[in-house]
Amino acid sequence: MSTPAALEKRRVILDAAVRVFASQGFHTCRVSDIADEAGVAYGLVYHYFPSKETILDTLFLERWDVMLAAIAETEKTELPPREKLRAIASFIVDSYRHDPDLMKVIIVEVTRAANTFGRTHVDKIMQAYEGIGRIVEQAQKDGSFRTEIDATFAAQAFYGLIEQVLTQWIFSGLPVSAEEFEHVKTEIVEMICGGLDG
Amino acid sequence: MSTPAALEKRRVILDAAVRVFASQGFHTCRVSDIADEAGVAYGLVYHYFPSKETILDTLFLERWDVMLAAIAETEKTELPPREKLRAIASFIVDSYRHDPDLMKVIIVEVTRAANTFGRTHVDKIMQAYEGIGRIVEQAQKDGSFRTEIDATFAAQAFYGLIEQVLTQWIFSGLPVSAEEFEHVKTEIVEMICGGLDG
DNA sequence: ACCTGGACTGACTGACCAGTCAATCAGTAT
DNA sequence: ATACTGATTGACTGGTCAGTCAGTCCAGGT
Repeated sequence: MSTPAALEKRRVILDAAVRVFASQGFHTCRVSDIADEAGVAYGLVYHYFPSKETILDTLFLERWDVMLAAIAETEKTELPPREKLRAIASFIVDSYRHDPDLMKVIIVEVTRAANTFGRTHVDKIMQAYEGIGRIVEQAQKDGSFRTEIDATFAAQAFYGLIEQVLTQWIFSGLPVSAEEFEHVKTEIVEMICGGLDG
Repeated sequence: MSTPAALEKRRVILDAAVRVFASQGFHTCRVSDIADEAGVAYGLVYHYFPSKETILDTLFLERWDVMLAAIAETEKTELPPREKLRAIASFIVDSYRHDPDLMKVIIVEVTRAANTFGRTHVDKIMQAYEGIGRIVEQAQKDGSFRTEIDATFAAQAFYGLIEQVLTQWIFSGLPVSAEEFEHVKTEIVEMICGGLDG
């Protein structure tokens, strides 16, 4: 369990699971599909993980903790509010850019299952909202943002828009160009901060 | 199949399915749960529906068609753009208000899971975006909305925000007050049209 | 009275699959 | 060499569940 070689096998299984979950879905795939994809015996999966669900949990928590750290990091900076939001939007968009399969699994499989699975996930998801909400709240205090809109609500709008964009990409199945990634980051911030009014 | 009594039984099964899907999830529940909830023999479910999935499809299509009609109706009116968006937001929020279980099923099991199912659903979902997009586009043409933001993108933001709000309610499991329903409608429009800038 | 066809029943089947476990293998310490 | 430890294997088990089907019930027609 603790030798480098063993940890590497664990990773191989996790990476294979990402590919399998992304292409077949968590409920539809078999554990043997993961083992096959990883080039590993069926039983070895259970040597490293107590259950199929734990594999999904692990993938989600691993990635989400990185995101929470990125949000916390952004909160600490002295950037203007708009730039803070841009940094977070960038991080999430780039996460998709770097590993679309993993983001697909997290968005499609965890969000959907969040009501059935343990409350841990809902809490984690909430923590992201709260971080964004605090950024908006502070911007309202220093006068950068108007106070008519509830900060928590704004955080929902911001995160909801990003998730919607990723969902769109996921379901379209089309590759996204480098320019489009960058353009969307700008559009997200412009939409949330500037609104539609002419 | 065509007598009034028979159609009513079909409805009883559909309504029971909404409750069961909402509380247990589509993948987790058994067909026997639906039959029990409907107070009907197991086999009768298969008399009216060829498969478990068809029941979910039926529920989704029934409701989504009503929503598409509502969007089309709004498009035709002479209301100012802001009011058109408000009408659509109202319709969706009120759909949740009237039958939260059904909206939960549609959002959690279909909208957010559209990749695993047939392409029909993706098309239907897109049609909603397109309708909203056309409203934004026209508002940009007559100068009510600025043209810096892509209309399709704005439609995504608008729909994404609404879905996010409903998702929040769904996962919280808490009842929502009449005031809150109304307040949210205003906040949605204010957020999308006015933005956060002070 | 009998016939017909749709509504309705629920026991049963066949397939599927998560998770187990007894056995084998490979590295390393003694 | 020997013994120990953890990695690795894959056949097997037990349970679950979607969908089937052989048959009953009933209403309305003849």
